[in-house]
Amino acid sequence: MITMTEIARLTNVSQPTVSRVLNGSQTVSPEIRERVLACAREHDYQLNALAKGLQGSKTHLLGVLVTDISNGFFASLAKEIETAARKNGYSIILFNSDYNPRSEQEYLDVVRRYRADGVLAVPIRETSQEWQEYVKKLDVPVVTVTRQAQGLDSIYVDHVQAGAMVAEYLVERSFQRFLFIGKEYDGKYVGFRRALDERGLGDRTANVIYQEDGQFYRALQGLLQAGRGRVGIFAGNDIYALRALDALRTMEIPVPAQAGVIGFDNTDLGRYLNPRLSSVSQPIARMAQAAVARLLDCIDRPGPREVLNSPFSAELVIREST
Amino acid sequence: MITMTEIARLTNVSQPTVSRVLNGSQTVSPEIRERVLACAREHDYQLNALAKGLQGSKTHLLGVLVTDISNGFFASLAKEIETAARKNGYSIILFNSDYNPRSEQEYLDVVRRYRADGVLAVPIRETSQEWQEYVKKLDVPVVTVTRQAQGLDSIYVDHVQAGAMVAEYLVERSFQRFLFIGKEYDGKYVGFRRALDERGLGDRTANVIYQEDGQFYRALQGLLQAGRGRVGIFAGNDIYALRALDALRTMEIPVPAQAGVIGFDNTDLGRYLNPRLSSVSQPIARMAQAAVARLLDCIDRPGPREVLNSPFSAELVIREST
DNA sequence: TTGAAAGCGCTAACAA
DNA sequence: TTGTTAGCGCTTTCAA
Repeated sequence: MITMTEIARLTNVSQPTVSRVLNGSQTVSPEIRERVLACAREHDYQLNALAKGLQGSKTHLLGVLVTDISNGFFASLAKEIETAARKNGYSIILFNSDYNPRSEQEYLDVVRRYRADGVLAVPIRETSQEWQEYVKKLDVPVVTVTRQAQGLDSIYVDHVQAGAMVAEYLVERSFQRFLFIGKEYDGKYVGFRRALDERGLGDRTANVIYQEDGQFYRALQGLLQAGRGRVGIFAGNDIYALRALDALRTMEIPVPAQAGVIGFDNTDLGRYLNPRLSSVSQPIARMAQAAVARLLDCIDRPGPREVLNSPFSAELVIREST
Repeated sequence: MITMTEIARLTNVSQPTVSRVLNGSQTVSPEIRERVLACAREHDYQLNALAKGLQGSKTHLLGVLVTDISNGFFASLAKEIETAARKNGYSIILFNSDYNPRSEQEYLDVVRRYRADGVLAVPIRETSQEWQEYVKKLDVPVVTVTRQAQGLDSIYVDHVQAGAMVAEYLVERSFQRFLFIGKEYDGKYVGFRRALDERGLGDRTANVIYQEDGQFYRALQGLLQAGRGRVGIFAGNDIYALRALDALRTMEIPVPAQAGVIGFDNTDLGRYLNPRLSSVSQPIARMAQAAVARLLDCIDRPGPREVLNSPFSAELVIREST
């Protein structure tokens, strides 16, 4: 691939002059500019981003870390981030942690190796000590997306609040027993549980960590046998919701008559399911844009600033499943 | 961030010696090795990949270009590629073309700028002149994934053959009229159509390009009114299939009694749909691994070789929707 | 076994 | 307006 030095030789100017032309400096005579540009075009010149980055200026690389890109929600998030970044001349290095903290840490090292200008991350456990430490060690700005990490720039939907909102809604719709599918430490469960407790419904609430179908069946069955009344199931994400719906069908429990299901993320598929899935919608595009904007601002104008804590509001999208 | 030169200063050795130690050279005395390694650990040294790449050796960066990462199939593909690449010490620069050829070309320029060692791509139109040309201009190896590009390394499922397989299956299941959802030039349609033509069923076959729901409803309605007999719908991907299923439900057409739907890609969601979706399964993980292996081989041992044309076989996964 | 020197392609300071 | 020089952090000769 042709270099500036080579172009300089071909056009009889110095290499820095070529640099000036190619970077749009106005202090170059028109004739030289034309000559250099013509030569660059002719040989299909492409800047060597490594050399530019090495030189100390920005690399125009952003690290993007998600837990699982094969989850439609994160795939959409990554897409929106990539689009927003590209608009600003940045490219994306992508990484999947697969919910494995070791992988997560390894990736932050990769980010450092390539001297990425910043990182957008969905941490595995945003509240953990490790995450905070890794981020501190990184000497580039990091914005946490879709999660709230104490003391770090975070752009997210308040999961605790969303969980409470779902609880309220389910109670209103006269569901009488409650099941959350997901991890205990999930903010959604915390808020869900708390709201139910406040209504004296805590003893009618359970949670189950979805690992395999059989286990979920058993948990659901247990709950059903433990008493009577419509069961409201709050799934930690739409994928769990889809599986819950399937389990209910298998068990021949009518939805939403006897059991209702509400998902989280409001991914595209929910609109087309049978029954159509109620879900909690997060403003993916807006969050992605805000995250990229914040990150680029930190990159462009370094220096201390207040920690950004930017909760977006979630929205209940009610369809047929509740 | 600490550099080799800095470590050299701190440990009283020359910078190249630090390089030797950090690269595991055996020609360094144990004491120096220890001293250097200790210092590197202490200061949390990370190689500057830009400097290394600039120096002429490999960048250990792979470009990955997909049409739409928010499609579950490509998300899974990207995930498998990323995993395989990381196992070999490579990182991924990700790009979405969004089916826009301009974006596609722009990305190949980004790949050149960062001096990526190779590219894995799902081209928009693998048969187009432009794609062939862009790839030729790139001076790094490119492997086309999930599509067959003439004259370029390709790892794919034979769409024409898969389409024919679907046609055969639908005929066997006594569907009598046929609809393909997707682009006319799609290999799947070509094979589907041809197989149907060969059976004298061509005049009972139609295709529709899914743009919006209303249009699909009309097309389906048109086909239904045009005659009688069960309609077999072959959707170009599982997302279209999901929508087709939804449309049929809206129109109160029983599935699979009066109309059947078979998707493509066999994404995770199909297993849980109501009715469970029949679909054509592509071996994503195996294709991703083969593609990465081929690409790394081309990178590690440059030089002319025969074009790789590696079709994987698709598999019919039959569930309730047909 | 170690060090000195050169150079990858670029930007930035300074000089002319 | 243009050129000269230096240097980013590394690998790769070549010499000692």
